[in-house]
Amino acid sequence: MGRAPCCEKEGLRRGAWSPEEDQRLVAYIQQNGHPNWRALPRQAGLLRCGKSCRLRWINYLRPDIKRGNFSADEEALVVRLHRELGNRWSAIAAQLPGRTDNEIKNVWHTHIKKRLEDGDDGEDKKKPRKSKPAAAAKRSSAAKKAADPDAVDISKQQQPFLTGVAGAVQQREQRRDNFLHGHRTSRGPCFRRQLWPPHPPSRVGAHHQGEKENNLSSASFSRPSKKVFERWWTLWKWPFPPWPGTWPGSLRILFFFLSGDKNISLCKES
DNA sequence: AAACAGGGCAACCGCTGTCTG
DNA sequence: TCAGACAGCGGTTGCCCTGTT
Repeated sequence: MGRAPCCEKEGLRRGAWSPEEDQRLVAYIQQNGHPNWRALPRQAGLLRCGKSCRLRWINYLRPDIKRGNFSADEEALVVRLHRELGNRWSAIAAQLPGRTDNEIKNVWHTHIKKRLEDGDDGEDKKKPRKSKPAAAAKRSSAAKKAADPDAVDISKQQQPFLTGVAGAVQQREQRRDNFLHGHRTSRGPCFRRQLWPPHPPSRVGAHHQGEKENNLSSASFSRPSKKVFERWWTLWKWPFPPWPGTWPGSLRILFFFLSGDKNISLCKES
C-alpha cells in the first residue's frame, strides 16, 4: 500500500524556522490547538510541511520545554532508563518532564554514550557533563539569523509571548497529556501491549474527532466509538488497563466510559 | 589570523501502528 | 478485510559553533 507524501514538496520552506514562523505557529495553536497537523500549516498560513510544524512545536515551541543542560540526576536517569528500555527515546522522555525525545537522543549520542564507553557508568559519578557555555542557546538564534538577517533572538523577543501562550495551551493539553503520555510517547505494539491497552479510547476519540471537527474542544476527551471499544474489549477482556495499583484511576475511566463526561479528570495516580 | 576538525543540536526522512469508511 | 490517511517514532543528516593547530 503506497503512502501519499505528507505534503507537497514544492513551494514549502525547509530548514531553520524564522521567528515569524514560530510566532504564527504558536499563535495558531494557542487559538485552535493542533487537531490536524496536516491541515495546520495551510490554516495557519505557514509554508511548511505538517510534520515540520509538529516537530517544531514538540521539540522547541511547546511551553513546557525545559531548556539548558541536563543535570547529573537527569543524565543518570537517562542512563538507567536506557538500560531498561533501550532506544525508546519517547518512553524515556516520558520520565523526564520538560525534555523531548529528540533532545534526549541527542544528549545520549553526543555525551552520555561516549562517557559510558569511556567507563563512566553515569550513575555513580554525579558530575554534570561538560558544556559549552550558552552554546545551545546561541545555536538556534544563530541559525535563524543566518537564514534571515533581520531575524531577532527568540529567547529574548518571543519568550514573553510564548510564556503567555503556555497557560492556555498547557491547561488545555494537561488533562489529556497526563492520561495519554505513556501511550502516545511509546512506540510499537509490543510496548503498548505491555503497558497500555492497544487503543486507549480517549486517544482515539480525541484524535479522530478532533480531525473531523477541527476544533479544540472536541479534541479533548470523547466517548470511544463502538467499534473501538469492541476491539479493546476483545483484546483485554476487561475495560480497564491492567496496571496494578491504578484501579482508582481506572474506575474514573469507567465512569468516563459510562458518562461520556469530557471534563472528568483522568490524571494517573502515582 | 586563518584553516581545519570535531562537537552539538535542530530538522528531516522513512517507517510503523492505528484509525475510519 | 482492505485501502487510504494520519500521528508519532527512531535514525540520520546538515549546518553552525567552538576549540585547536
